[in-house]
Amino acid sequence: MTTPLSLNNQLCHRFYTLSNAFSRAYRPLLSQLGITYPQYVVLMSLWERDDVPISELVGHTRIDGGAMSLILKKLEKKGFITFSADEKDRRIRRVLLTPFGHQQKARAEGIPEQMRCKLKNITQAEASTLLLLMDKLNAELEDE
Amino acid sequence: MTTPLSLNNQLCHRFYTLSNAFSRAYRPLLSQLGITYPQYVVLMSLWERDDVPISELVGHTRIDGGAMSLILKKLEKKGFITFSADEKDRRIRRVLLTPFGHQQKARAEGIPEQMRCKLKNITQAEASTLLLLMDKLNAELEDE
DNA sequence: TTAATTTACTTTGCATGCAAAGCAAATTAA
DNA sequence: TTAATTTGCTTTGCATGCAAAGTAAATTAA
Repeated sequence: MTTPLSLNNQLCHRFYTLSNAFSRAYRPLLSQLGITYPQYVVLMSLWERDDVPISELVGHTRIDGGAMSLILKKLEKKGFITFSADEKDRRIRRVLLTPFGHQQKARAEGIPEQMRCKLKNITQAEASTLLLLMDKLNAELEDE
Repeated sequence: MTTPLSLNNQLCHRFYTLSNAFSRAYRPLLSQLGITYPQYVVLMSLWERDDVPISELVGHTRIDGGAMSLILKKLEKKGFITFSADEKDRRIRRVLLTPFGHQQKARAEGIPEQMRCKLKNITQAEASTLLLLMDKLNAELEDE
């Protein structure tokens, strides 16, 4: 049996490593769109459904609220999004895709496939297993 | 079938989310030692084997070299480590644990168990499956 | 209604992750 | 040997992740 403190036996270090590896792997694909991975996550959420309060984006993407403010500011500056004030509750800012922001979805549509190409040897079954187990892990870590 | 761009079907977003979740989960445990998660990773590596060149730490922990410089500087300031110059190659700085740094290993030894408590419902088999699949993913993303 | 509290965000400060530039020592090439 | 290149690390600049403080608007309490 190995030491409990051994790096090689810990899940957390795998997640640390793989999260960074994915971010690196996406970088060349996303640079064509001029965005970073977290910005891509926000856009994916908006391409599914836009004209949403910032709080909904935070919930769906799991990106921290403070970070979200800065990310949205950059996406606005790059022309992907605009804001509108909620008429009923003026504390709420709604996020909208611009026409340009909508157009970029078409350019991004090839990205998932390109990423799958980088993971040729991962079977669909393995990916499903991973999704399932990670959702379970997530649920465990959430409610604390 | 769901859109390829859907956030809910992508592995990458799970890793992003879980890596952050683990980091958050460790924070209260590590605050007693006065360190962050990446600093903990470096210390775990050193507790396994110290008096190593910085390059070896970078390789073992997978922490970026630039970040490593800053992390080591902080661990030095906190009294965990010191440096020594390699006598044969003066470009190399070797990292050593201080007596204090060694002592802290005992305090850290309970951390893995505390973390497992936060993951009660994950079986040993599931953890093993995850480790295996993540190593496979890592190998895929590495050689690019 | 007025004060206290809550809610939705933004701002700030600190710690990375990472690309890129810089530096000094070691190694190669000419 | 001297110049060019490589290697091991540090520094810098930009983009988060996150805790904490700050702000304005909405809701509750008194």
